[in-house]
Amino acid sequence: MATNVTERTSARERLLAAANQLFYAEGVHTVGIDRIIEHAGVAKATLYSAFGSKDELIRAYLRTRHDVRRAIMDKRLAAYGNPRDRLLGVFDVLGDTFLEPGFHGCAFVNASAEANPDSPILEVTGEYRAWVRALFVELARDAGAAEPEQLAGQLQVLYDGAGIAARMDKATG
Amino acid sequence: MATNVTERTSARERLLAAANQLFYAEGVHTVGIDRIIEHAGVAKATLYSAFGSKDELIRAYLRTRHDVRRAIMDKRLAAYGNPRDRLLGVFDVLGDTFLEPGFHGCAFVNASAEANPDSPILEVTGEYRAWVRALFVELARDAGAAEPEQLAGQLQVLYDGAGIAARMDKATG
DNA sequence: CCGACACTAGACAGACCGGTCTGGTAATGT
DNA sequence: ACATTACCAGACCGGTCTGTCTAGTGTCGG
Repeated sequence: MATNVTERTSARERLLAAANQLFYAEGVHTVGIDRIIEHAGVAKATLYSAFGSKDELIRAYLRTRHDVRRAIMDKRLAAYGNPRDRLLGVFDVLGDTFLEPGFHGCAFVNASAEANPDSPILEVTGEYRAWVRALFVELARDAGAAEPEQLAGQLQVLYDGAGIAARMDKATG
Repeated sequence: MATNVTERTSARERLLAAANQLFYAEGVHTVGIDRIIEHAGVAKATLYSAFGSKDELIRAYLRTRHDVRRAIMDKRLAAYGNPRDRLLGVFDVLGDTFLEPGFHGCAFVNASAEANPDSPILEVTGEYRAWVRALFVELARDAGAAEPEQLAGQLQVLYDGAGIAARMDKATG
């Protein structure tokens, strides 16, 4: 098939892009399906054949965001020369994301605040948190911390708190 | 009128109690008006004559919660003997609230995550954050901190981060 | 007794929700 | 030439949302 070098973005990708934009900016509960498909220029049936339900679209949106953040973090951290700088560098990366235009807090904190206690969305937010935690543990261990698990927990508190402050106080922290 | 010593709770109070319970546990956006009035045992018209709109009910719910937290904090902090213990005591009080049954994170963080960017709800959540900030500044100053404003900002990051971790990780931090 | 008031019960309106379904179009592989 | 696939446009469904309105009840002070 003569797929161009730059293949036209598929409906699925456009849907994910629209979800990433609207869900993140206004909340997964506030934004309706109609807004998403209108923004993506996609038929409603296409959305439901691709994702099955709104909840699954939300999960896919969060997973995509998770993947992007992980890729950015890995790439940026690789530039640091020693383990200690790499550990502290997490907060450099975090601080830079606060400065991005349209920053609206941690997507996973926001989504979990909107979700019902038994929502399948919490599974994805939990995976993100587990990744952050594991990242801190690994970096703390590499940096020679006496108790990496404990330090990781403390760093995650700083990580979360900085995100909340950045969203609610609009300060750079 | 022979109001008993224990006056029967007014419709307004029952509505606020129901709002406090349902909004906090499940989110202000998820819980509908019908659930509130059913739980309060109150007619819908009474709610709208007392509060005017759902947004105003949400604001009243948050203001009530703010008042309660402020009262608890003031009372508990008064028990500490010196300024430094009083400053650190904020986190003792915070930690105790995490252990209360039905704890579901900071109501103001949650509500602001659900709100539209121009929602009148953000006004009330902002007032709460300003109070927390002012409390930390005052206590830091009394404790003789070199830069009370800066320290207060750092302590608020810990305050927020601990709340997020307590909700999302169900850990006592 | 009477008017004012606070309240209850519930129908109702109008908008919007997530989700399904039909019908049509264009490109594909065989 | 044909079937398949992927997609779009939009009507449609049942349900839920906030908010209004009507009608009736009980309780109070004067």
